[in-house]
Amino acid sequence: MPPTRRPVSEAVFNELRAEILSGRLAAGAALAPERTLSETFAVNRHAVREAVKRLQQAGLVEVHHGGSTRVRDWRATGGLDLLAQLPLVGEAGGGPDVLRAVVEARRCIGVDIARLAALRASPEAIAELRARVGGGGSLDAAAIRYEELWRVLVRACDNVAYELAYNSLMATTDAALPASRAVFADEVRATDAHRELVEAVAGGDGELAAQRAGALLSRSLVSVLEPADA
Amino acid sequence: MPPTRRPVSEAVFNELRAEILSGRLAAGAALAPERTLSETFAVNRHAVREAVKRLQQAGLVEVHHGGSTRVRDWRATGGLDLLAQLPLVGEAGGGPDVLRAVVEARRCIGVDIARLAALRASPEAIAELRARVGGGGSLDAAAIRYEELWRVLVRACDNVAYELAYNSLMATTDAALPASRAVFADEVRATDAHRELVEAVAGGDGELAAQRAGALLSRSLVSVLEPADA
DNA sequence: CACGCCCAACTGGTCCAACCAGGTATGCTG
DNA sequence: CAGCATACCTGGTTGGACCAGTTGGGCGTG
Repeated sequence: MPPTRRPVSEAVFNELRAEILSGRLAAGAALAPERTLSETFAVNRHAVREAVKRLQQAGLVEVHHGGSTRVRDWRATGGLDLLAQLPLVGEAGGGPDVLRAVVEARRCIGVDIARLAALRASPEAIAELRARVGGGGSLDAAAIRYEELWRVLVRACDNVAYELAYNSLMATTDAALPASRAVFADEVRATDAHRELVEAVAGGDGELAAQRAGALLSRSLVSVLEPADA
Repeated sequence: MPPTRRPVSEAVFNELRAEILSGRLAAGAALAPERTLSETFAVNRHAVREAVKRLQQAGLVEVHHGGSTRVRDWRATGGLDLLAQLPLVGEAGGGPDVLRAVVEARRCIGVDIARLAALRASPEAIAELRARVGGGGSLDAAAIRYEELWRVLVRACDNVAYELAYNSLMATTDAALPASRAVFADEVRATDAHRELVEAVAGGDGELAAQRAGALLSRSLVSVLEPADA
């Protein structure tokens, strides 16, 4: 079974993205002309253009009709979606720092999500939350249920920014597997803490929910700061 | 002076994006085939493909070779970058709720940014912060200086997730101009509060910095919750 | 009649070749 | 030397052809 043919334009995209995110193509530098790139990668110019369109959409380059395509300073202009692509570049900017950043940010907005959810959650949402605490199963099964729990919380707090930010952060941890699995294991297994959080939300006590969410999410923060031994 | 020719693929992209974000193209629905789209929009199929590539990169659609291109549930899978594009669709999902969500999220991560910056800021960063407090000038000039101040704070706290999230949030407020200008006016003008925040960061007192940042950022939260009169 | 396989007709992916349109640098002209 | 016309480089768009997976219906077999 052939290992799934990858689109040519995707290969070009990945290559150029790695060049930019790793810093080999510095901010402000000009990308090679499309015709040159198509020659370099031995692909058609359309494939190059599709790759460049994706780079443009990702905020990594800016294209000027007539002029050259230039690399943007992604740390100053890139959106949170970039985060998921950083673990893929081993060198500068990537690596464990990304995972720490994600856990730190997740804890911060998670606390506020819990607080808002306590104030805004509907009875239906609370029922859905209760259905997702506890229960046995493997670590992976628990992780899936736990992630669903947070997704319900995020929707309950009725803030589209948190909802999308949560998606971006989760996409990043998914991209950083299996390292992220180990980091979150302790948090995922803390079933009692899940239940207490949900009950605080159900009780409508925002501060208590925030406090309990903070304690829960801090578990992963601890484990990402002190690298686990083998 | 002709109003700046917009690329054809961008027009197609905007059209399809609006269809999806507004819900007229529901999640799970199939996009029309590329050949049909190119006929509908009266453009070449390559232009359609470039537009679809951007939709794909934005997480709005998933493409299957041989099968049809389908609309994704952007609330469940889209990244924070989408936020900046929501104000553009007037109907469902867009509008003032987006601005409220941004201000809410900004306050949340802003507090943590201030706290971390107090713990991690270098002397050089503190000097840069002090250079960006106070001073006269127009509201716009003050807004620019104030935004730079936050950018320095974000960099100081050494968290790439916060840095990119901040970019996404700012891109959203920029897209929502001029409504966002009115919302942030009070916060921008609070020069004394800026100075106090910076001094708390300079003093390395994380909790004090967090408290002051919370007070400062809450100003905009208040003004977005009670719509200003004309 | 029921089941299963195969092929035809879709879908997206890639290529070639040419030309349009905006920007820049060259170099000629005054 | 200053200023402008132009050739050439850049990305933007088009047309058409063909490759490569998917799907579903029709045909043959049991």
